[in-house]
Amino acid sequence: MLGLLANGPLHGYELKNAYDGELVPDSQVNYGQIYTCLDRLGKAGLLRSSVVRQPVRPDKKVYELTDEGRRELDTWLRTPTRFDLDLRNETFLKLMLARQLDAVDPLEVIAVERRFCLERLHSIVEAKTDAEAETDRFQTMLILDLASLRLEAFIKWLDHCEQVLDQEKS
Amino acid sequence: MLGLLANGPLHGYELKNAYDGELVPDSQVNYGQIYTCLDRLGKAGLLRSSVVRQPVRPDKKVYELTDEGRRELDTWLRTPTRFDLDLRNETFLKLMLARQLDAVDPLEVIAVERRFCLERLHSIVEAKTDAEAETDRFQTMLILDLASLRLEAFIKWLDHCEQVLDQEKS
DNA sequence: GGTGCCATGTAACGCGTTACATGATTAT
DNA sequence: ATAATCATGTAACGCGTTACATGGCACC
Repeated sequence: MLGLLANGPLHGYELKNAYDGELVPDSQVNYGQIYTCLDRLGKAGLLRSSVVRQPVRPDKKVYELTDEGRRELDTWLRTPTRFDLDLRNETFLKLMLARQLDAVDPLEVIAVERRFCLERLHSIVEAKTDAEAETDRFQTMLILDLASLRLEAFIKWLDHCEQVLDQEKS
Repeated sequence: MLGLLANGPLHGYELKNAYDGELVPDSQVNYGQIYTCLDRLGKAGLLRSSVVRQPVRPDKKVYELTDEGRRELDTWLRTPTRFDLDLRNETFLKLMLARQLDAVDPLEVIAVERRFCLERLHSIVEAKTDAEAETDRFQTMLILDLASLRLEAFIKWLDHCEQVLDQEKS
């Protein structure tokens, strides 16, 4: 939100459209979330709003950054994104539980996950060729590139888990 | 929760300890979450509870899977984990906003993120050597392996973003 | 007398998701 | 007529996080 407001004041409706159209590919945020979020940011002192009367169209509420909001945005942009160890990774949990339960073979869990990942990878490659034609292709491509790199890494991890479990067995 | 109960009934306290000790490395779940979760699972019909009176120690409430709970667990274990496109990836948002804002150089954003990732990668390697001594080293190692693969993939993506942004500039 | 283990919970708060409510204008 | 666009919100629900509340026993 702060980032979208940095180039000038906007009202909720425009923010929603800017968010969906320019920033996040394929998104359709609910207005409710936009307005509650703007409310919170206002209470936090990061932006201020003013009502603009329009004779013909409905009145609108224009939001603009405060100095504090501008600072907050700036430090956010300059601060590295935190990286969480994925301690409760769902596949990991399945693997651990299958291992100690012997109702389901952990190697079967891995096989299913890998099959699914490969399918996803395939559909992402397709999505990439489709995306060539789109208007927001820049964003879409980067997101799809990220997704395929993540999938490849995950498949590598599954392979590794398979090895480890095999060793453990013998 | 269902997985932990599959080998036999447990009460909340034991579940918490099993979760923290055997399943998720380094976790310290709040009891509150355990009990509210058990409540929800009970309402969903996946488990049932019975109070066991203990003369000396405080009474305890033992939870066990229902048939439906057992089925649910089984299908969960056999179903591939969903994979989300990370449409609102924080670094991606920073990059897109920096690109259109010209207050912060997107290449600088990438540089900061990469530096941070490399540091994290380094600390994970350290954590791995430390983990050799631990009791739950099996779990910890796999989680750390996942983390380092994820980080490497992310760094690759950052490199790729850099290239794309460079091309766009010229 | 204090620390730690055994054992169960409630309450408050944040935030995301979904659905619902309202009402005017403009284009087909 | 009716669908789309402009414009703003509220309400309900789920779930995670943190903090708080209670009370007995065992061990040092």
